[in-house]
Amino acid sequence: MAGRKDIHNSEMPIVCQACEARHKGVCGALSAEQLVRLSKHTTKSMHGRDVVLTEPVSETADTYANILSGVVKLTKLMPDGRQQIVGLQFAPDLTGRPMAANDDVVAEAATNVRLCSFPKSVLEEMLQESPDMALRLHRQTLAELEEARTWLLTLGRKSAAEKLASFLLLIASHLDPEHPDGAVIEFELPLKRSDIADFLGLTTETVSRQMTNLRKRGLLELLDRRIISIPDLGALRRASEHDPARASNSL
Amino acid sequence: MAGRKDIHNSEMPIVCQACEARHKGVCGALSAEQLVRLSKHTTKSMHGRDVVLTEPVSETADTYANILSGVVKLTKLMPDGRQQIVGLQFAPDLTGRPMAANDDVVAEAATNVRLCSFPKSVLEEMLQESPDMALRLHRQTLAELEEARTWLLTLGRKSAAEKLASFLLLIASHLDPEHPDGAVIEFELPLKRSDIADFLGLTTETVSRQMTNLRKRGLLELLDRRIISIPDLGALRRASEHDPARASNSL
DNA sequence: CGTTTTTTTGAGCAGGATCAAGCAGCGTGG
DNA sequence: CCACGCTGCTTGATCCTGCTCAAAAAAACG
Repeated sequence: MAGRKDIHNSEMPIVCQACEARHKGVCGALSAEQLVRLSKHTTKSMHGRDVVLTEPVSETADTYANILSGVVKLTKLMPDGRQQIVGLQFAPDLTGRPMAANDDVVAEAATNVRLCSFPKSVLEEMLQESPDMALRLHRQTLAELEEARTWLLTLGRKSAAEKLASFLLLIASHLDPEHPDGAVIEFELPLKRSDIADFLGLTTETVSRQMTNLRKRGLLELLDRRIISIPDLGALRRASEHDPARASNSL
Repeated sequence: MAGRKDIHNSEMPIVCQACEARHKGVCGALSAEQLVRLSKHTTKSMHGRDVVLTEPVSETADTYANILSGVVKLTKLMPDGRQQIVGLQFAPDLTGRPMAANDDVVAEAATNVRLCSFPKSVLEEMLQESPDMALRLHRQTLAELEEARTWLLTLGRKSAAEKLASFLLLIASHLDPEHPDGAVIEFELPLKRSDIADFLGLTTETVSRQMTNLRKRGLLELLDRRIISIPDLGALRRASEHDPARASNSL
């Protein structure tokens, strides 16, 4: 039994055995042989909060990376210092944009982040071989596009309170995708207030005020500054697209 | 000579011969044989302003389509009627999102639009055969993602005047991609004021006011309500990321 | 503990929304 | 041909949400 197991395991690189990216991530499309080949060039790494993971344009670091744990924020910034977070990435997303032309976006660790990185060239080679992997990549890109567009609606048309509610729903849905609307959900915010502000197109002051606003309306509880509990996801969802202030005739 | 030409043309479907999508669009990846096969199921159509081209989710219309001319707007809307344009598509973009899961976006003709449509199944079959076509599609998706993220910065962090300047730049760059910064550029706006407002997260009144604002600052001229002339694209670009009101120390 | 960073709270201001007219272009029908 | 209604655009007056500026409280860190 042990023997058989050894043989089985020998087909799969040790580094990949417990990796989430092998199931839901892009690596899931690879054969055992391909995984071995890829793993030869693989390095795992850990990065602290606010570490820059990829520079814009230049792409000096010639690597892609799977996110093993933690949250990565993608930010754009203007010459005068204003900045906007344009996307968040969670495990097991792939960071580094294969085939992207010029994405002037900076990727930073929002929390502590563990990465599994490998050279561009190796991954691109595998993409040639495996249409399935290319498809997974395309799907991730489409999912990111869909999220970005949802966020356009949020930034363009929602009030501050609705924005914050939308943000909390986004985080909750990523940290616990299958969570039922009914049950209480509790989690740690992966972003600090100023990051949330940069994500919502607000100031930290407004984020703080709206946080107490939602708390007073009974939509959430603050156990710690960072740890929140949401008693009713459905109610929060309603709050994310309905502003009591401008509550007109819409039922 | 005529004979030779006939043979040559017979390799390529007549409907495709003058089509822009064959060069810059996804069809450019197809062989003559594939073009013939695709063209068998192809129908060209014309749609007037504000016609809905695709319903959300349902995707009842089981077709994709290349845009031959005109501008298509992609809008999201909220239960209470607020709406946001989350993307614009120009020739020779492909509309209909192959492989997209659930994109609750409505595609409407912003101007008169000419389409070249074909059944989903045929295109998806071709995608299997032609990795090059799949790659082109992926690149279009990445380009749309990049645009969406640029727009997140615009919606989240720019003033009304900067937003309008950004919009005009976007239109100009799509209608005349290679236009030099120095030369005067003149074009017809493909969107009416209320559409521009929905694209910028503003009201029509504010769009109108900012239009006169930019005009008074000499950044544009209004020949007709719809036809504008921009004397200096560079100046407009500067105005798109620098607000004179909050002009601080940033040189 | 002192120092720095993060978060909250308060007072006043302003950019853009809202509400309300007025105007210009345009197709329709008398 | 012009009165009429319709839609799209502009302009004005007023209001309110979220920003700015300022300061203090609460954590985080060495």
